[in-house]
Amino acid sequence: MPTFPFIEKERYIWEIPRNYRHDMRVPVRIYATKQQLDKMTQDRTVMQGVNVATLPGIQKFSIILPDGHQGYGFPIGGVAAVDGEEGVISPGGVGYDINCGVRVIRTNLDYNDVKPKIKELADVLFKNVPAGLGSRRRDFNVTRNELDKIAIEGARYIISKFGLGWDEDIERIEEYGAIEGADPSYVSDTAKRRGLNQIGTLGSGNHFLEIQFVDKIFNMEMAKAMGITHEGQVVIMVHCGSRGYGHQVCSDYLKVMDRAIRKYGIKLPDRELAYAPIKSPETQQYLKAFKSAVNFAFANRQAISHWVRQSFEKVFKTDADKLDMEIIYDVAHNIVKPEEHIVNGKRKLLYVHRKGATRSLPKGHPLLPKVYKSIGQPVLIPGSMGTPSYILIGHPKSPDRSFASAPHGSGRLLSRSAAKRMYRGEQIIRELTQQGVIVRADSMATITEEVQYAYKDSNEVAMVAEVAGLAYRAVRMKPIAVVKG
DNA sequence: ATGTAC
Repeated sequence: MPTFPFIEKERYIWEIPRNYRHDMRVPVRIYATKQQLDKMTQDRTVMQGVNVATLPGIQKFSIILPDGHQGYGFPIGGVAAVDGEEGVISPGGVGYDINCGVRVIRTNLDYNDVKPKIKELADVLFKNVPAGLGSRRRDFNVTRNELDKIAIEGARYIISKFGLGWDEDIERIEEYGAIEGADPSYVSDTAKRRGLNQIGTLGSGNHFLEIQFVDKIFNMEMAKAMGITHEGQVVIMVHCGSRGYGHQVCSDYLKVMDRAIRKYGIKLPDRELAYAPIKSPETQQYLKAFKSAVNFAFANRQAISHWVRQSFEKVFKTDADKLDMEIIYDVAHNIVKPEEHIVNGKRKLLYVHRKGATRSLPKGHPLLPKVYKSIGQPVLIPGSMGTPSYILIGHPKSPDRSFASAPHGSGRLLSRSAAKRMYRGEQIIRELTQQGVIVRADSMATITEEVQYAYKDSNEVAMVAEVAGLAYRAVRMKPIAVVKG
């Protein structure tokens, strides 16, 4: 393993200077405890951060967040902002699961209301929201035309055309449920075919649907702004992305980028880091297809929310609005988008890659919806499989420290294959049941791959985010029931 | 992450 010349700038803030390697354009900055940092040096995470620092047009530093681990080309838990004119876009800087993200829906139910019905609720949710690799909906397929509308109008179309949700949901979704500039004519037929019956499905891997209760409130003012009033309050967390549609878009355009690097004679430190200039036709086409997948994912989480509300209505024999089932927020974890940031005292248009990272806007930011203007943006961090999840709130220092970004999860500790070797699914489910967590899963293999011990401690990740000035801890939740793919 | 693969 290479050793890196880390400089400790402040508590939990480390830098590798730009002169570490001749091709770096900016330093690498890592927000982590010493222990988290050591782990990142033991695989390719830090080296991938160094590679990202070579991207043409990259601004300030290549960032790795405390949940950082190695990914395709870029680290997961990585942020890279590039100049909006002279920069480059890399599909690897977003990842295969375009707009993988998280949504939290609140309820006015208490732990004690839900506990007696938890098995029924888990069964109904497992039935109403298809989970697993290749999962499809039988009761809800869209036409090609509708799919293209979904690509352009995202969650808004799911509500306006199919009535799957409430009008006020839109305000509580990043990009108001649809990013501008999508053009599905740049999405392949294969991607579309794969997407036709996957709206409203959960998928596999680390994706999940959980019933959680609020286990700790760190900041009551922030909690109240989100409609969280007391410990024990029940919320629902949905973690999923753009399914086969987005996956196909990524693989299609990785091939396009491979050709582009030859065409433009680009030298890469790692082939997986393939990119093309923002102004190139290749990038412009990728962005139009990518945005279609972003909107597909917003639509997917919107549709799932509808079937979640319907499941609660069935079990509690009450309307979802009487249960106060409002969305708290919906955030993207894998995305690249234009944003204005201050660099060297000047306001600049940048494209910010967030790969396994959450936007983290501080209070007063113009992009915030009215409900969160005075508090800051909710940053949703999933735990899963028995471990706590968090809601953080954007910190005033985050624009300067991380282009307004915060962690997205706990970060892997063990590879999928290592976890499979070390654990057995039945044993994991038994342990969780003993802890009071009900599990409904499509596949035992996924349970072992996603075992809680395969992930870093989310408490440490959230703590670092707060101390390093990325996001404040507001609320912590623990699961009561987990639906897995 | 994903119909585990040019």
